[in-house]
Amino acid sequence: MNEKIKIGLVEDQALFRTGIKAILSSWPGFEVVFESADGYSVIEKLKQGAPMPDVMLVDLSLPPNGDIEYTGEQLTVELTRLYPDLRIIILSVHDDENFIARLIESGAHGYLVKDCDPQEVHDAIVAAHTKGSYINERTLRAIQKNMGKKQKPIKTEIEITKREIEILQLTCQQYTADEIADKLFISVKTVNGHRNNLLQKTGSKNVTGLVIYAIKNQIVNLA
Amino acid sequence: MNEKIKIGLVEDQALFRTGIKAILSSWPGFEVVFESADGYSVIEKLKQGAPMPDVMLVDLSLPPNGDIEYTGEQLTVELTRLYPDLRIIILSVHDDENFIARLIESGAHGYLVKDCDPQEVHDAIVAAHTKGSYINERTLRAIQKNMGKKQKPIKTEIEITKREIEILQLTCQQYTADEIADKLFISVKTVNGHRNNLLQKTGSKNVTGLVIYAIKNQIVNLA
DNA sequence: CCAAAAACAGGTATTTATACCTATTCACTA
DNA sequence: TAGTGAATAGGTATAAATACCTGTTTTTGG
Repeated sequence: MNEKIKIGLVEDQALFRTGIKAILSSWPGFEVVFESADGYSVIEKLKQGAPMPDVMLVDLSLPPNGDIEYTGEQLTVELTRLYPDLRIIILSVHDDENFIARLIESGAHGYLVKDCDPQEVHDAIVAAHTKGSYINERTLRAIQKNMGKKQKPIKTEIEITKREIEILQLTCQQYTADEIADKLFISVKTVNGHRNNLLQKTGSKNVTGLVIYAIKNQIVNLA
Repeated sequence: MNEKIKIGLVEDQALFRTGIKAILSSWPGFEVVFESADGYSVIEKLKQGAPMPDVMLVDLSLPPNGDIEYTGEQLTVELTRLYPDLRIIILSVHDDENFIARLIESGAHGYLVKDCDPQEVHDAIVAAHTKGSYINERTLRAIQKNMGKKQKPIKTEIEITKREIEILQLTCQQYTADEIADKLFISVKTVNGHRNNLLQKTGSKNVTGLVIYAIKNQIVNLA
């Protein structure tokens, strides 16, 4: 009577993916029916009739497929929109509260750090499948703190806009404000405006801080 | 007649460690006899009579144990010194040639990037155990380039000095050249001199490039 | 539709960073 | 011991970034 829980894996590192798969397969009641190495191809494969999992484990640090950048966050948003029944559990190396809260807000049904116990993965998958979500203490705290922030009119949260992310990414590619202005067909003044906002929002002193922030928050890829 | 190859795992992420272990255990002829989550405890455990593996898989991004920082590189140096018969295979997310060459020079018998095929891990362990080392094409290229550099009197190689690393680390902490000069009790001119050398050596255009370089080459910690 | 936020653009001024030089001292080593 | 590289320090420029302002247009959400 107990059907197996169908699991999907989205993880770029083949070794880690195989490892997780081996762990999952060693448990009864679990079945890996879907695998992908990048975010973009996930949607493609599912549209083309790939088996639909019950629970999708998504690695956050996804590499771009060709020119198309597709982060774990974008994938989460897209998946929840297209397949509301699909449960999504995020796997990430990041333990930042704002980061966790952001992903949950994007629609994820659970958030696990990559150095967690394998048993927790088991529990998370079962909980996500049967109860709809798996919120551990860490995640709960992150959500609560962030909820609190949203309720207050005080602007303590950092929310970075799309354009700011663009400028940040180009900045990390060693482009000067002038070059970025040329690339985006906007004025240098505007670029500097965005940069100043970024310095404020991230609490950085200079570009150095911006680069560190961008890497920590996976706004840029180190690859 | 075929004894199992005894394998040691040094990897901080429990999930990844379990995954690797599951993969290794699924192959006949392999046996995981040693596990550790950080570099410092490896030496401790071995000294206290933990089973000595034939091949040790070492993750490069090891976390500090308490106050003691122990990188994969340091561990490699120490292990080869204490146990010359032990074969060491590095597991890393970094694909930088200088980085690879540095580790091989430190005594590693093989270097694998974390997104490699599981089969390659298999081959690497076997090769390291039977032939003493596993040098794939990527590693070979890295070594050759670096050897070539060392032989030529031409200054194409990047070798960063201690002082430059200091300046680089402080730069990554958002200190300006002035502040660094104060901290190190040297002239701003000197700091700028070091920075200019760093820009040249790393092929960077500005501090942004330096920060990225520092993170990629683990000269600074993101934690 | 209205209000807020985001993106845009400008000015002025100062601080930092970078480019390109030279030159000295010190430690190591071939 | 002669030579090398590292670390030190200086000068002179220019380029770039940062700090503060002001404002308009466009987009977005309630």
